[in-house]
Order: sequence, then structure tokens, then C-alpha cells
Amino acid sequence: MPREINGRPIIENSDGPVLTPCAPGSVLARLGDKWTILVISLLALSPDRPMRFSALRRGIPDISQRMLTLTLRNLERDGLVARHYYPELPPRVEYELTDRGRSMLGPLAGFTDWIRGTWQDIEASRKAFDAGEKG
Amino acid sequence: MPREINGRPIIENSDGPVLTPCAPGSVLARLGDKWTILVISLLALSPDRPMRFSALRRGIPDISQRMLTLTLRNLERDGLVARHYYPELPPRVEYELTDRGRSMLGPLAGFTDWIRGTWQDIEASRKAFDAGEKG
DNA sequence: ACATGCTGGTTCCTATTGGTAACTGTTGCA
DNA sequence: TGCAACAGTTACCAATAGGAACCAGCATGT
Repeated sequence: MPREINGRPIIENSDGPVLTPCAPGSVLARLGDKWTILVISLLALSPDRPMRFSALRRGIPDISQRMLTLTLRNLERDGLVARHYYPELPPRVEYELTDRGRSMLGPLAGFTDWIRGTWQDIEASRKAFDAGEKG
Repeated sequence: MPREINGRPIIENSDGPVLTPCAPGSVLARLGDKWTILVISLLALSPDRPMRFSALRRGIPDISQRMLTLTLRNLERDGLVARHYYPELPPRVEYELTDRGRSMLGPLAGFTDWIRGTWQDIEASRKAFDAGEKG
């Protein structure tokens, strides 16, 4: 029996441990939005050279300009992506993973591998569940 | 250079690979909501015996009845949690992780460990970023 | 001078999510 | 007769996510 979970000490009551909202949920929520994983994946594929805004857009054809901007801002805010502005003519902006961002790739891959291996089963469960709801 | 990412084949264009929304985002979005990780963590702490609805509520004091119900339904829908209904008096409902749910704990822990180790730095980055925005 | 395109960003709108509060019914207890 | 515990459901409200459309600076082509 661990003495803490999600970085918080476990408080026991008559039923067992007591948990409150915690850090992992906050990070998973950020990564779980529609585009963040794709932006990270794309930047991870270009480890040696930074990528321009327009190259990221072309790499994720369905993303809008606004959502790419917001996704990059949020990643920059968390220190996972670095933004480099070059005031040339025309101005150039490049993005790349920070050391922190790169340090995340291994653990994240371990989990996304599980998702990929289980995804077909999860989709089947969802369909079966939704079908049973109607009947 | 991998030939696929997030379970999708990579399509190259002049800039590099092209990605579209994918399964990992869908699962991360589910796990990334406010309560799901807590419910899974709590169920993982009780591996041998199922937990009742009211025990889960006591284990997560801040969650409302409605949000616990919704969270459990979504986990049941994905086949990660099993719901057992006993039509006794009063009715009893018990929840436990399925085999699929338990198979997720290892990979998920690898990632949440990274989050726990990095969380302080991420919070510091967020504060610094938000402070810089205003000035 | 003028159109066009690339750059990053903004405004406005809607759909989804998370939240509180109140209601359903049942049984056991006083 | 009234109340609490059980496991929800329903109604309604606020915040967020995501999308289309638009904006402004600067370049090139003619």
C-alpha cells in the first residue's frame, strides 16, 4: 500500500484513502485537447531543427490558425516548447521542444503505446455501450 | 525516422510529415478531465474488492454526486471500469477496474511519475509566463 | 499603384463541459 | 409521521474549447 498517490499524501477514513484534485489531471487535461499531442509529435519528428509556424500548419492540415496559435502558447507557457522570434523581413518565428519537452517524450510514448494497442477495444466498448443505452 | 506516429501513417510533404487528429488525444482527453484520474487511482488502491458508489464519494470529498456518476459512466463506456448492480434492499452498486483498466495502470504511472517530477517546474513556468504577459 | 500571399493574431459565435441545486424512489429507523 | 441513506436523474447556469471570418504588417510581381 503506497503512502501517497498523485503526489498527495493519502488520508485514510473508514472506507479507505481520500483523494483531492491534483497535478497529473492538470497536465493530462492540457495534453488531452484536440491538437496538443499532434503539435508535440510533429516537433518531436524534427529534433535537430526548429519548425516554422507555417510548417506546423502544413503538418496538421485540419488545424486552424487560431488553434495552432493557442496550442503553441499553452505549450510555451508550460515550458515544453520554445518560441524564437527573428525580426527579419518578413518576420520569422520558429518553434522547438525544450529539454523539458523532450524529457516528456519517453514517458508519454509509453502511455500512447498502450492507447494504440488498446484503442480498437476501447472503440468497440464504446459502440457496444452506446448501442445498449438506446435499447 | 518512424514510419507512423499515433497509429497513423506519416504522409510526407515538402515540409515533412502530415498528421491528423488521432486516438491518443481521445483517450487523454477522457483521462484529463477533472475527476477521472482520481477515480481510477482510488479503484487501483482497492485491487481485490470492488468499491461502492458512496465509498468512492467519500474517497473524493470534493466531487459531486453527478460528476461521480458521469465519470463512472464514461469509464464504464470505455471498458476500463465494471459496474455491478445488486437489486437488494437498498440497492447496492459496486465498481472495480476491469483487466483492461488494470493493464493501463503501468503505462499511466510511467507518465504520471514524469508529471509529478516536473510539476513544480511547470507551475513555475506558468507563473513566469503569466507575469510576463501583463508587463 | 495595386493585387496577392505569408506572417501571426483577434473578434465573434456556438457546442461541450463542469457545476450547483432540486427531485425520484426505495428501505430502515424512531 | 418524519427523516436519513442509497444511487442516481433532471433542470439550469457558467466557463471553456473550437471554428469561421476578419485584421494588419510586410514582401513580391506587374
